[in-house]
Amino acid sequence: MNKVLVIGGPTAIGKSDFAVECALRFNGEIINGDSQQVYRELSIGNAKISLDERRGVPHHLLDVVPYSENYDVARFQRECREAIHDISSRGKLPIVCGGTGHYLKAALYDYDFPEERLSIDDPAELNNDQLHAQLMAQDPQSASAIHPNNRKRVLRALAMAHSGITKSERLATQKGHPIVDLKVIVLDTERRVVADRIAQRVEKMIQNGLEEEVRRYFSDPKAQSYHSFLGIGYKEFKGYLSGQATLEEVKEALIVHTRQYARRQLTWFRHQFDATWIDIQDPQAKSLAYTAIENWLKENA
RNA sequence: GGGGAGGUAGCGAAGUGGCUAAACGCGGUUGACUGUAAAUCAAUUCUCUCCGAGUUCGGCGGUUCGAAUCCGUCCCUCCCCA
Repeated sequence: MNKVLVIGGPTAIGKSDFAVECALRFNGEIINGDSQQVYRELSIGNAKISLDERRGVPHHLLDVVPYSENYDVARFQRECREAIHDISSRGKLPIVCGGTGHYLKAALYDYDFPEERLSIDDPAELNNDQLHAQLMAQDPQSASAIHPNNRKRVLRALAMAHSGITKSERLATQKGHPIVDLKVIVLDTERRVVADRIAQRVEKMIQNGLEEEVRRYFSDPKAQSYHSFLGIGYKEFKGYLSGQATLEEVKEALIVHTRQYARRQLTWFRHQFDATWIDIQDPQAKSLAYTAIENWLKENA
């Protein structure tokens, strides 16, 4: 099995820099594991690592599609696995760096999506409970695992049921195991410190010209339907662009949303991965991480 | 100095005698997560170890079987006129 190192953790914790250091130290290449950083034109709001900061380390899956194109997990799964193959075959260590838990899990575990993209029209005449009742009739197992109010999920499970293989049938064929020799390092620290870092980063984004970046690509209301506009850093400008909010309000929203996102990321890493947690405030943080990685690299080497 | 408005949980804001530990929103916390995932959704949020109990609605005092809601008084904030 290919060895794959994952650097995870909440936004603004310093994943990108640390991944570069790991790449330099362990002869690796980096694969972006962040759902929004795949969009080419959008850099400031997504806190993309600069060319200088990459220090010559190759970065994959960064800037792979134009912001007008909608990327998704299944595609990430495919491309990430290809990149892992490619890097490993050249004798280097693939390092996936990013905070999108769902993307990481889909690529690194035995997730198996349907061949074709399934979709279903949202029947506006049905309310959440009625829709959920439909799913209960077709795939009771999935229905009981999805809250009726989570209409998106209910619809998706219904689409799968209509395709012939229900969601629960599909999940039953998967073991939920990693398909690579995985090592997950999660960077974290006290909540307050993370919050401070986030506030500082938002400040910096504004200084670096976030507003211009947003105006340039999303002034046209049509562009606001792109998935890339869903990212924190962009969607908050909606009211501002239409003159209904001040820049100060946008900034506040940016900070709050990012903080909330960081919390959800932590929940994901806590429960979905078996990881080695490193407190970045620990003076020995780096050496602890390096030791953990070295030991893992020696296993089955 | 005169006139007016108001002080409710971390914040905003309902409530104007019992059904109120107090709607709702925000924020916080916890969690779910298999093709929008930086998305979507759920639970929880005065204190105490569950039932249950104990303290809350600017302070103090009073009326009442019962008060965030009525009365008195004091403190504070805002607006208008001087």
